[in-house]
Amino acid sequence: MQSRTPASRTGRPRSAAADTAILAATRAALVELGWSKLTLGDVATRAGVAKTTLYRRWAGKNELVVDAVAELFDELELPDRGTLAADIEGVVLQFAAILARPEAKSGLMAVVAESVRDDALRERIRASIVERQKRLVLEGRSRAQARGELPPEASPEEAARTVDLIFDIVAGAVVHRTLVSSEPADEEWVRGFTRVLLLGLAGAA
Amino acid sequence: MQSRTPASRTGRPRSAAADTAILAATRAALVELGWSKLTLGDVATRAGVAKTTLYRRWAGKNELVVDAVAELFDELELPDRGTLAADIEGVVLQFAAILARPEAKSGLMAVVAESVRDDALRERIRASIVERQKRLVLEGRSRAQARGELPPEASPEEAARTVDLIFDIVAGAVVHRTLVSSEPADEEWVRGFTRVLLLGLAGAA
Amino acid sequence: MQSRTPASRTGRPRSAAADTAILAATRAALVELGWSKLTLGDVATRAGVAKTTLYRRWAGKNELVVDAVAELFDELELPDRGTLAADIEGVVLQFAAILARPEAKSGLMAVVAESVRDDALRERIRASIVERQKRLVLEGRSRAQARGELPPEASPEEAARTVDLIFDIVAGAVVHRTLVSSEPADEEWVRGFTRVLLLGLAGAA
Amino acid sequence: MQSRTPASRTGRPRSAAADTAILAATRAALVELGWSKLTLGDVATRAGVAKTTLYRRWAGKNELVVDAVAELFDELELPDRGTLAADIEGVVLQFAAILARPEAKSGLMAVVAESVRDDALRERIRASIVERQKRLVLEGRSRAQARGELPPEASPEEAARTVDLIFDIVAGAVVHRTLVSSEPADEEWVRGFTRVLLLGLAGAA
DNA sequence: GTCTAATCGAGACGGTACGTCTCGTCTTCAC
DNA sequence: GTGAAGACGAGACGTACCGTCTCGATTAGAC
Repeated sequence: MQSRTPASRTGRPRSAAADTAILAATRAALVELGWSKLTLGDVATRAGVAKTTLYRRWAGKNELVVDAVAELFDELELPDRGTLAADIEGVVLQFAAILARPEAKSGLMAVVAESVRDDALRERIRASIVERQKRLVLEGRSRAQARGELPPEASPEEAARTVDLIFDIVAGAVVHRTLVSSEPADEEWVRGFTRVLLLGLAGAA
Repeated sequence: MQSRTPASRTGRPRSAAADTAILAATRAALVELGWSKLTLGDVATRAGVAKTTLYRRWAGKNELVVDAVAELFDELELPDRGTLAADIEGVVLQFAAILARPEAKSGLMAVVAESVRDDALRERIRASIVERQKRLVLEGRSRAQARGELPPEASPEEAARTVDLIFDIVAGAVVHRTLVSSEPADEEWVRGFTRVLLLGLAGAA
Repeated sequence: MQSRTPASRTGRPRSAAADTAILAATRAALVELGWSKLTLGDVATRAGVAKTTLYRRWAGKNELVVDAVAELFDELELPDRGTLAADIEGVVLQFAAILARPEAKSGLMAVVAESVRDDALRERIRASIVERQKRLVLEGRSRAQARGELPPEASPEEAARTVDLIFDIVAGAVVHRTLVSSEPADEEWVRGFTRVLLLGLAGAA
Repeated sequence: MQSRTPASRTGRPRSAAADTAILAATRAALVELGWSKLTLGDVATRAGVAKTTLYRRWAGKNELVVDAVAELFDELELPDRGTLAADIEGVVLQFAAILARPEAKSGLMAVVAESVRDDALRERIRASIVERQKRLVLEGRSRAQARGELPPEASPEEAARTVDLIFDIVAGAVVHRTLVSSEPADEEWVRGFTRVLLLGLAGAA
């Protein structure tokens, strides 16, 4: 996760339980306090761990929260519902459900905001959250192509570009709906969104 | 903006120049330091103003930054380029250009993150940024309907719902592209995005 | 004491009460905890003052304790008891009484130890404790000379040298008796010490 | 020294070299860093030893430093120079020379200060430093009595009292001169001090 | 031309969290 | 069983900002 188990062979090994406890405590603190009032000292106390232990493993609040939040998204999956529209609706609803949880809401936008001025942090977010979930788009497209709902892509470059675009549209829309508009991304909204995504503004009307 | 000029009639009036200087100093500090390292003491110093003066006018960092960032979006406009696609491309490019500026990048996501746990702040953001710019969607749709590119909406409720949806999709996609994917929302990307928005995934391929 | 009231005319003035409370709290903490367990955070709490207030006025633990202890010695005086021997016994007993107080015991040797590697601290100790109390030696000698118990000194340099020597002998002996030998410098001991000081080893026997 | 070689017969024996290395490292650290910045972790590193090893042999910083410093004073001796005055001058100069070394300066006063609130430490200091060096006073007096410079003492109690008094005066004066007045206890000063000690204030003038 | 009251600058105030340091203990592996 | 290595819980360090407060010194409108 954060340590690459570098070289040390000797000495007391790091407690694996501490990592788990710290990440859980971080999520609990996000729920109770939100990002800006979350303090590492408090997280350490909640986890039953000394501050030093925490700092030995994470560089700071940002890195810790990225790891704590990233775990939330690993439960996403793409169940086969038979049509592209249904597949999209299903995964978007799952994504919306995760984003509706206060620990995700509180933490995610905050670390994205911090990442504006911190390249390493941005890369960490990208690697542990964004790229990790693009698998869903790839799989959905494969299925749709197998069903004949989407044509095969012209070239690998074009394919990659389209995956990125779709991810930006889907993730962006759900995040904006949830956090900025502050309205629930419920079934009705997801249906409307999916119609526009598949058919376009004109076709959806 | 922030003061409702409550009741006082007598006494020394507040300096109007101070407001301007403070907002400008806030943007400058956002550019140099980013959200998390921006301090109100530093903003006050930059603006040549005492901390007291600043706190007399804004409740805190969040409110100040919302006001400082909101001004950036007022320069958006919807030039008539003849077709819906061209109109959309034009305004999305403008939006992307603003979001590319460091003071917007740094500040916007941060206040959105803060707003998760602060209703008043969320309302302030909605009123002074989101709702204010929905005019662009409304105007674009009117023009498209006048040109016959879009059908008239079925009902006022449906119309409002669609405006919100489009705004979430457009703003969300540009923000995600810019801040999370950290890639430029340049002309090529905007063209691809507009095609999907108008024609849908299938139609765009 | 610690601030030379430099130049500032504007701004909120420093609370004079805080100084008093902090020095008193320092002595109380010395009594309860001793030097090595005394923490500035605790002193601040005892004084009902923020840590920042304390650090704004003193550079650290050493300087604070010097000031807190120095005040103890200001109550020393040289009552006229009629003979040089009686005068010496009187002032030595007073000095011993102060040194017997735990706040003096705990603090004094510790700051002297620190001063070994800190020129500014050594100078502060010298100015606010040592030189300040040499007045007692000077006055005692004047009286003894007026009474004819001591001859007038040969030269000013010789006079200064003798004052320093006497101070080293008197202060050193009392400190060593009290802190190192850890025996009380009571009347009997003071009588013996004074006899040696006045008559020498041979004469005293 | 610190271990009473309790009972263990089996297992790997403790390295004797480690003790020597640790005490030497302690003195080196005292010279470089002084008492307050000396850390046991650093001493262990300097000695090429693990912290565990150090804590197995000494209870803490205080005890370690006492042992490290005590060794310095074992080189004191009382050469027979023919007269009491010359003998005193000789040993006082030796004592001053040791006290002038930074490891003694830094460490001695600090442990004395700590001993104010730590009976075991005070006893350790007394046993390994103070009482050990009183032999010098005893021997000096014997010689002086043999030469007829000092009368035989009236009683054993009186004798012990006088030895303690002289030790407090001599050690106290040299320490005060060196550490508090921060002036060298050089030959000239020692001559003046010895004259007062032998003849008294009046006789010395 | 005062009077009056809210403003302004400056900066000290009580707090809180920071990230670092050292403490003395504990846990592992190697000898 | 000792030794080096190093993680551990604990807690103080000195700093930085927070948002409030107390100052004396402007300012402008009301009288």
